[in-house]
Amino acid sequence: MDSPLLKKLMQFSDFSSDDKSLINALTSDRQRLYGAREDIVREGEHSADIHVVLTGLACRYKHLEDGSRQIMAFLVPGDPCDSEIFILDKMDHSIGTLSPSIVAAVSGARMKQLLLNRGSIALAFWWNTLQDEGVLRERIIDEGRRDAYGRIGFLIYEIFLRSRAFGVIDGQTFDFPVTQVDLADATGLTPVHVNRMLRQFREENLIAIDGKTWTVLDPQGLRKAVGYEASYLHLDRARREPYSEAGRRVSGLI
Amino acid sequence: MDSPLLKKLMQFSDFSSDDKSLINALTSDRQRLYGAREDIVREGEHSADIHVVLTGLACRYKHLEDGSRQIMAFLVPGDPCDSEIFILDKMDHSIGTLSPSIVAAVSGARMKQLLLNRGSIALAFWWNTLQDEGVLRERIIDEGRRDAYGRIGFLIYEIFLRSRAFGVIDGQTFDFPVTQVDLADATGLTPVHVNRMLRQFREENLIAIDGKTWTVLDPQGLRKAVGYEASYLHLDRARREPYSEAGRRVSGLI
DNA sequence: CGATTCATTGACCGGGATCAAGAACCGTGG
DNA sequence: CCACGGTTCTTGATCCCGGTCAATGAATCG
Repeated sequence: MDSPLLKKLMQFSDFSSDDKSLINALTSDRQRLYGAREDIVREGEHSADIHVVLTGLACRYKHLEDGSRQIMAFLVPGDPCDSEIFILDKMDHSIGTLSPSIVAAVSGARMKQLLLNRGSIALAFWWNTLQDEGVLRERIIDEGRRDAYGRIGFLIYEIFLRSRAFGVIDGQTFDFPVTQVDLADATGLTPVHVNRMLRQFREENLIAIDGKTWTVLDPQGLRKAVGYEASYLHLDRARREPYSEAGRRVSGLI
Repeated sequence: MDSPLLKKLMQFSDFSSDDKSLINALTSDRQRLYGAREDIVREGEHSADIHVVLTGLACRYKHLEDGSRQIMAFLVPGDPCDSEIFILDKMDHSIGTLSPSIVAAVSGARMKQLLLNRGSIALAFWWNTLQDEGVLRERIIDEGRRDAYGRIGFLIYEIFLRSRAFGVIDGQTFDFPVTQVDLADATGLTPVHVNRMLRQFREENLIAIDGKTWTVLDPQGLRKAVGYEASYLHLDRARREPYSEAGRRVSGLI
């Protein structure tokens, strides 16, 4: 049975069965169940381990001096959390769960040894990070250039696609265990305004929310409404494409 | 003579002299001089090469459907531009110069072959990307939680630090060949408001601008004014100190 | 020198923040 | 089962930061 980590990395490379076993072995022991809203790694800490989310939903976040919080990324099964330990003495942000999650710890030393000897796997980890970078860049565009309606809708649509990619639930319904405060922290808006935008999406019959269960009633409509550009996810580009979402592009000059 | 790329990667690893030669060789031929405001890679293109900035200043940017532009990152000497070619059919954003720059092209196939055989080098490239990610995360915080004054000041201070790290000019004066429109595109503000903020910084005697030459008159004051938190740069953390003339440290971030 | 880009400043407007107050929804213990 | 205290959600009223529109210099360039 392929681990979520292997599934993720297989987006990028064909692995030998040797490689596959090695990757699977990484997260096979030292698994731990975290509750909802528990920290996996905290800012300022240094851990000798890298953590990998196997089930559930987690996020990267940071508390600022003024008490506000910024969520910088959501982490889904297969995502390594804190590869930064290789280059940093201390984490410059925290990782916390949003829902109960199983997380594996991998010794940094072991990982490093593996990557030094297996260029193929090192390459896959690099490429995975490159993909993450794409998501971060899209978030920058999101915050820099979209209005509140677009930002919220964009976020919903992205989570919808990623959830579907993991087959979390079928069809248009998926689990998204966040509060409106979390959404505000992720989009740079206030909770009050998040609420207003959600109401609008509901009134437009684009989405429905029941507790932590969300439904995208009209995927195409939502996509249009927020001008979603899926190409950056490259779900249709990865060698083995788990799910496809046709991308459009625009090009231009400076 | 170490290439900018090698200098950058040496932040992360000790290399054998073999490795060093291999890295230096990557960017030693196929160098090309670009003028100011020229595209190195354009969104939608697929190139078989990876480009590495050797001198000058470049940026990642993207045009949106509505015609606006977002600058997502600045690229300084030693930065690989488009490693994404390994995982994407087409670039999802463009890379363009801001000042005249020398850029080297590296065959993707050659690079891949090298990384497969040299885990140590593959690891360094991965870590370099991890560092870039940290910078992107900081930008997300910037856009999500800071006001216009803080954003502009933050950007100036960051460029100031990085320029000093590269020893571009001495003391508090450095070259920053951007227009106010560029700054607006990088911060998600309008050019008009950028201008107002710059005026404010000038009136507070924190900075002076003469053409493309900027001076931070009061580094501590600027830092205080914008609540700069340098820790994410980890200038004091990087394993080694490649630019180790006293007091100077590292490298290309943003 | 026109012509084009870039910087600057003023007047006005609007999206989203802020403040405030209920309402609905918990998990907990009696 | 209900009573409760604490989150979370919801909605209205008001304010202000930064966007928009517009006009004028200033600098750069064929």
